[in-house]
Amino acid sequence: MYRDEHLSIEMTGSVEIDTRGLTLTRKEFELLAMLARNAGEIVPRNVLLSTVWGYCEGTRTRTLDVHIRRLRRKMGALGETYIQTVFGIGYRFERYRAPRPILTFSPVYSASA
Amino acid sequence: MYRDEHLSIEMTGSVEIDTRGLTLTRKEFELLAMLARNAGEIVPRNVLLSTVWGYCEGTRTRTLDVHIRRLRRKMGALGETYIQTVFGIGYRFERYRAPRPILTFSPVYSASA
DNA sequence: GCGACTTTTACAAGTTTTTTACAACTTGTG
DNA sequence: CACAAGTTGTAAAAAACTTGTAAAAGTCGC
Repeated sequence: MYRDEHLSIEMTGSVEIDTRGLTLTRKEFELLAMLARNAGEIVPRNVLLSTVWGYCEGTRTRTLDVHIRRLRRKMGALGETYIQTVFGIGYRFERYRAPRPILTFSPVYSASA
Repeated sequence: MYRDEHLSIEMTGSVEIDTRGLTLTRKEFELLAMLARNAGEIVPRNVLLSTVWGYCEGTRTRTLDVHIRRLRRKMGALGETYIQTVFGIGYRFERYRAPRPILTFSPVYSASA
């Protein structure tokens, strides 16, 4: 369902990060799945609350925040990287991007390429 | 049908654990068989209740739990090892894994291998 | 009816989810 | 910049839910 260098999320509910299996609860998994399905896009709070929780618009609750926190924590060092908060709107799952080496010269292509 | 170092489950209904024969009732056997057929996978409660019992979705009953318990008990020390509960979802039959010795050296392969 | 098996009941124990309360942060305005 | 208003982070308590367990009650075939 989602897979990159560090993280894999299976539809079956199993999640691995850096070969370490995460044990997520149902809600935690559904939340992560919802975000990952929309990787790169902002998912507004009210959308998460309605799809994952079935809450209707305008329900005042901190449940979402608490679940986000627990997800991030279980994901360890990469938690904040994968799950970004978009102030005043919602959250966004960001795909892992391998850090590029910083080029001090403009790249030169070898003849073999 | 299933066989490992400690446990064997025959389609005929006979089950042995560490050379000791278990006498399971029909429901107990069907439940174990259903789990073992899906070894390594989570089998949700409602799937077990519908395939083994023929109950339709949403039936509230503790029968499954009681049968799981009796199975585990009859299996003795390995009961909890083989039959794992996945909270909020169902149960999973886990294959026996021989404990690996901890390597203090990196393994060296002999010429005979 | 008896015996073996299955299901229900009732409560204990364990796990997850939600709420609460407050701290920390972001944003807009003068 | 300082402030206020609103939003999110966090820890811990409370509530809700799920599973474990023992024992009683129910079912079925002989």
